Parts: sequence; structure tokens; C-alpha cells
Amino acid sequence: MMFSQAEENYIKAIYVLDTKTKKGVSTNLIAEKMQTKASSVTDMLQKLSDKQLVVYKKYQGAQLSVKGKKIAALVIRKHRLWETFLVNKLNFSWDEVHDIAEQLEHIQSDSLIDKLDNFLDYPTVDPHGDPIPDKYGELPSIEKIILSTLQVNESGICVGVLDSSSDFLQFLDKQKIALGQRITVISKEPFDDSLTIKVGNRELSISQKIAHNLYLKIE
Amino acid sequence: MMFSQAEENYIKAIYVLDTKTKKGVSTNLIAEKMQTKASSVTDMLQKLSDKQLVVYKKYQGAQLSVKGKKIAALVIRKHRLWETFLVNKLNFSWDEVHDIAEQLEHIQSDSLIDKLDNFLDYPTVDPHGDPIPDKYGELPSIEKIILSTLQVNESGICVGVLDSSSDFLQFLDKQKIALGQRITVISKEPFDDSLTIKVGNRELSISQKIAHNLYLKIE
DNA sequence: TTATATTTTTAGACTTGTCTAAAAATTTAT
DNA sequence: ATAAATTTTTAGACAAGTCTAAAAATATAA
Repeated sequence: MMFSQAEENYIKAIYVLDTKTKKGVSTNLIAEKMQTKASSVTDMLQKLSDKQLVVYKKYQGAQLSVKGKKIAALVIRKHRLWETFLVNKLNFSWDEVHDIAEQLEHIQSDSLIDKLDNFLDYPTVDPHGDPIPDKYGELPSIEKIILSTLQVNESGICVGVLDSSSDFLQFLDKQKIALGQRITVISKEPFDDSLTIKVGNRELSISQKIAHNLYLKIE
Repeated sequence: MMFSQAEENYIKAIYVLDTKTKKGVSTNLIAEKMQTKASSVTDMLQKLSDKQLVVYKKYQGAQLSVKGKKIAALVIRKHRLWETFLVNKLNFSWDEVHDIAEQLEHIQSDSLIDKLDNFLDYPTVDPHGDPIPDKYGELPSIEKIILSTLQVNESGICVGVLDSSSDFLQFLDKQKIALGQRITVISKEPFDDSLTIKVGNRELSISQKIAHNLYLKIE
């Protein structure tokens, strides 16, 4: 069974929104995510429902079926493997790879993905710290917490970003904050919720918004 | 300026047929190459003509414009770089890569191709010995001759195949004939035009058809 | 709870690329 | 050189995916 790029993109969008909201995903939400119109979404939901990839009742929003979830996970697997390839092998920086991976994720070939996975040495996370589903569509769960939830003097290893827009990623590059680094909370400012952190041997002040988009792993 | 996959595929087909026949390429020829109907070809030729990619007059066949030729060469460049990647880095064999490269060649990103080219160490030929156009669409001309045109006792280095169907490539693998090997013509059989050749330290007999599909480079 | 606002769906249209069937042009053969 | 065969184009239809505008359903508010 093979799906069009449009179908795969809708399924992926629903997957992301689904795991974020836990309820049926609304037509408008999907439309916004897909940068399209609600009427187009309705048409596609009808089609995906016919193919048993989503559970959809008129006016009730949509949820992925088990089959739909697996397809979503496999597209995400391809996306993240390609991003890993682009960064680790072709020397792209982590803020440049999203759009290219968005195209590469639709290439249809199981053996290609198997061999790419092998070539990359079976990575479990992509360059942004997001977990890579295995070939069966299973996501390894990684326990990580948002930096802004840490108390003063607590610390952890930076393992991912919540927002992976290039603006944010470029900011991190500029501040020399990278995955794998230890981050320690030195102090918290009650006035604006900004915090002072230690990264390597540097101390720097970051806004609440920044702290809210960095994932740490606590040992 | 960007082109759809369908447009790119037509342009590529016309390019290949064009350089093979030297005349305007007929609608039926393109239809056969593209596995489609003549009426579809007519529609597309009209469209490509509007975009100045082909020179087309009703009932007269089509030829690529300079612009069309450049686009064709750049698509072929991508195809051959990806084939090289698949064989050299992912360990595919040379008979498995065509269909996957057929998809990858449509990925739109100049920097991706630049970086891939660099990663592969600027190859000039793909795994089948076909030349890779440079980033300006220029094809390096490689002088190579068909094995069947050699006289007895003449020899050369095998540098390419004319037919790159997987049947033929798998036959070559089975016979342990590979690019880079010296091939010497031991004798020619007038009855069926088969020939006995020396490859490495082995002697083997090959049909005229095989000999007609192997390229050699003569020093 | 009835009126208003918002969300969602429907209806109809458009684009790209394809097809079949028929018409027109070209080529081949007698 | 005219008839027959072949090639090519046109005309009209269809599928996928999108859009706008209007109708229907649901949610919100007085």
C-alpha cells in the first residue's frame, strides 16, 4: 500500500497534533498546520477515513487509526534519518535541514531506509534530539524535561529542543549552546522568569521563552 | 524557476532521445520512452513549448532549447550523483539503484547537490560509467568505444555499459566482468559474431549482443 | 434559551496530468 | 498520384488536490 505525498503530509500533521492534544484533532487545527484551507482538510479527512487511516466523524475532528499511526511514525523515521544524514555526513547545520528532509521523507524504498540507517550507525535521535522511530514504527521513549522547570543549582545535559525553528537554532549556535552540554541553573529572576545558567565554563542569562524550549536529561 | 516531476521527466526523456537521434524527437518515441500515450505527450510538448524549454511545431516533433538542455543535464547530474551515493556509500549494487535515483533526482535543493558532490569526492562518472554533468550542466566527454568494434588482439579497460538494465548488469556480475578491468579480444567467431575475450586471467565467450553493450577505453 | 459567533461541511470550480475516441495531417505503398 | 496506413493532434472526460462562497452544524454569550 502506498500513499501520496499529500496523504503522508496530512497523516504526519495529524500525528503531531494528536500526540500533543490527546483529543480528536479539529479541522481548523490541521488546516493551520498544513497551511491550507479547512475545506481542503475536510476532503482529505474523508479520503483518509475511507482508507481507514483516520477515524473521522463529521464535525467531530479526526484521530489516527493504528494503521495511520504506524504510517506517520515511518514517515517521521525517514524524516529524522535524512536529517541525521544531512547533518552528520553532508555537514549541513541543524537549522538548514528541515525543508530538504521534508522532501526526502517521501522517497519510497524500504531498502534505502534500512541501508541509510546502517550507514548512520543506527542513530536513536536526530540532530535536534528528537527520537527516531524504529522500522516497526516504535518510538523509543526518552525521559527529558524542560529547562525552565529546574530549580536553582539543579543541572542536566542538554538533549533536545522543543521548537526547532531556524531562528531558535541559530540563536543557540550564537550562544554556543549545543546538545550534549551540561547546563546548570545558577539563579532565577522572579521579575521576568529569566534565568542565569552555566554552560561549559560560561555564565549567561536566558529568557523564559528560551528556557521553555530546551530539553535536559537528568541523571 | 522550478519544474514539476512530470516536466522534468519529459525533458530528460527528450534529452536522451535527442542526443541519440539528432533529429526532432517524435511524439510516439517520447510516448514509448515515457510509457504513456501520444496524446499526453502532445499536451506536455505544448506546455514545455510555452515555457521555452522545447522547440515544438505541430507534427514536427520536438527538440530541447538551450535552457531545456541545461535543465535535463542538471536532472541527470542529480540522478548520477545519487546513484554514486547509493553504490559507494550505502552498498547497493549497480543493478538496484536506478528506480531509487529516479525518485531522488527530483529533490529540489542546490546546496544538497553541492554537498553530496563534495561528500562523494567530485565523481566524474556514475557506477555504470556514465559521465556526471558538472553544476553548469556541462558533460565531460569521455572517449570510449564499443567492445564489438575491437579487432582480435586489441584490448582496453572496461569503463561503461550501454544498456544498464538490471538483467544485463546481473549477467556481468555473474561473469565477474566489472568496470576497471582490462578486456582483450582473443578471437572472433564469424558465424554468430560472438567473441572470446580475456578478462583478468580468465577466458570467456560472449555473444555479439553482450559485446555491443560494453564500453572500453583504449589508451 | 434564544441569538450570535465560530467552525465545519458542501457545492462548484480550477489546475495538472492523464486517458479514450475521433479527426486531421503526414507518410508509405501501390 | 491517389489510396491506405500511420502518426499526431483535438475534444472531452476523469482523478487528485486545491480554492472560494455559501450552507449547516456546533459552540458561546447575553
